[in-house]
Amino acid sequence: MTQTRAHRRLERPREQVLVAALEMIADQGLARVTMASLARRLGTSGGHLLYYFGTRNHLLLETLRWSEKGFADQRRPIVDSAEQQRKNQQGVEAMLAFAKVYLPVGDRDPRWLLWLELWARAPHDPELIAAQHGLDEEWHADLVRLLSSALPDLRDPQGTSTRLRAMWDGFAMAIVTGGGLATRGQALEHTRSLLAPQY
Amino acid sequence: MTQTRAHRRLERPREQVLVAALEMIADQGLARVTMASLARRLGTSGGHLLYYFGTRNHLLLETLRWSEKGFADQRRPIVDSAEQQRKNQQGVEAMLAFAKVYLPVGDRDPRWLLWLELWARAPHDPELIAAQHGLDEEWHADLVRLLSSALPDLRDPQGTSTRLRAMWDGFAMAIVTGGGLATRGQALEHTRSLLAPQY
DNA sequence: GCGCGAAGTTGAATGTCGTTCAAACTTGTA
DNA sequence: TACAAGTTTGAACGACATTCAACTTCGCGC
Repeated sequence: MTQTRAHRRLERPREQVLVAALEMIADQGLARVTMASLARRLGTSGGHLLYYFGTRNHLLLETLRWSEKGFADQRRPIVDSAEQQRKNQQGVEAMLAFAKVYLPVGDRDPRWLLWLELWARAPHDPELIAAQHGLDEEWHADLVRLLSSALPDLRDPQGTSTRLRAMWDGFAMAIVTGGGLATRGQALEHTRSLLAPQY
Repeated sequence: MTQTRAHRRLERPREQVLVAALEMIADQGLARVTMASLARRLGTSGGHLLYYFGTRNHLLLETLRWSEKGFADQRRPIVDSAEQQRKNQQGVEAMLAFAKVYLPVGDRDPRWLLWLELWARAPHDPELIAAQHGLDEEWHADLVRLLSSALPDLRDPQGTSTRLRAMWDGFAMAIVTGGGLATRGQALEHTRSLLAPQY
């Protein structure tokens, strides 16, 4: 099969490209990841990358998707373990563990730099909007499951998930744009506050 | 004075450029606002715009600043009126009025399209980071004043302001990237929920 | 082995940008 | 009226993403 042959030789190199892209984004910023520079780093040509990915935007979107796949694997055990416990004494702690996966590791977090780029380009672009929805939806589904089991007294898990993710997105942006506007630690503390408000 | 003469002839045309930029952003998107197309619309040349604004990024940043100035005028009466009332029965309503100024009017809101662009470009760029901080700080200061007077029982106005703005940023992004991921009305309802949580 | 079609790969060409800059043009003023 | 300072233009430049025609490699049936 042509498909088989193509894919046999493709899978690994494809990952190599995505890994290299993430690394370059992390230490040089998105703007400096050009077709030419990325190709040079991989010992190939810019035209070749476009042969596989079609456009630079597709390549970056693939990179984000691949990155997100890894984070899906990280959050799943948190959700699963919360669902298996009957009495959940550590509900808020499970939430914080989930938040730690969601939030950027620091400024320069390549995954979040890609998110900011996606947000900026998505308006007026149906394909990017759809991609954004898809990725968001996965987080939402898992977060609702976690909220339902970790904090079963919560009135509206759906709405709380939406509020939490909106706030996390805001903090993630602040963390990743840098300048100390917000830190990961502060974002986690604010998560605690939002979940256990006392006026 | 050279300065005087230059500015006498500059003030109005400068505003015309910013208005035209906002209009073009609203109906064509940021990417299609090029030096050449913006200049053509204004009956001038691309080189001329750069003579005044230095770079495209500066022009866009000026546009955002000028846009924000208008919104500062809109939120001030809300804060002032809340501070003048002793007993604040309508505390939450004042907050929603403030949120209505903060949030985008719809997708295509040019101010928020500029914010998304700023977020995407700010990492690795000290000047943009500083600009972002400055604008954020103004919203924060007014919001803390409003929270202190509109909801005086609130334990931590500073922290609540930070959480609210983070959430609003997240919703604003979702509204402006479009596709119905979030609406202005939903964002306002979530604001109500965050301020008056009941588990 | 051999040949042949399909897939992979390259780098030069193309078009669109933002930006630079030397030249031409205005304006205020002495 | 002349001159210096400020303004305006558009051609030229460099950096891009993207296209594409040519070339190479690969897999497979004979």
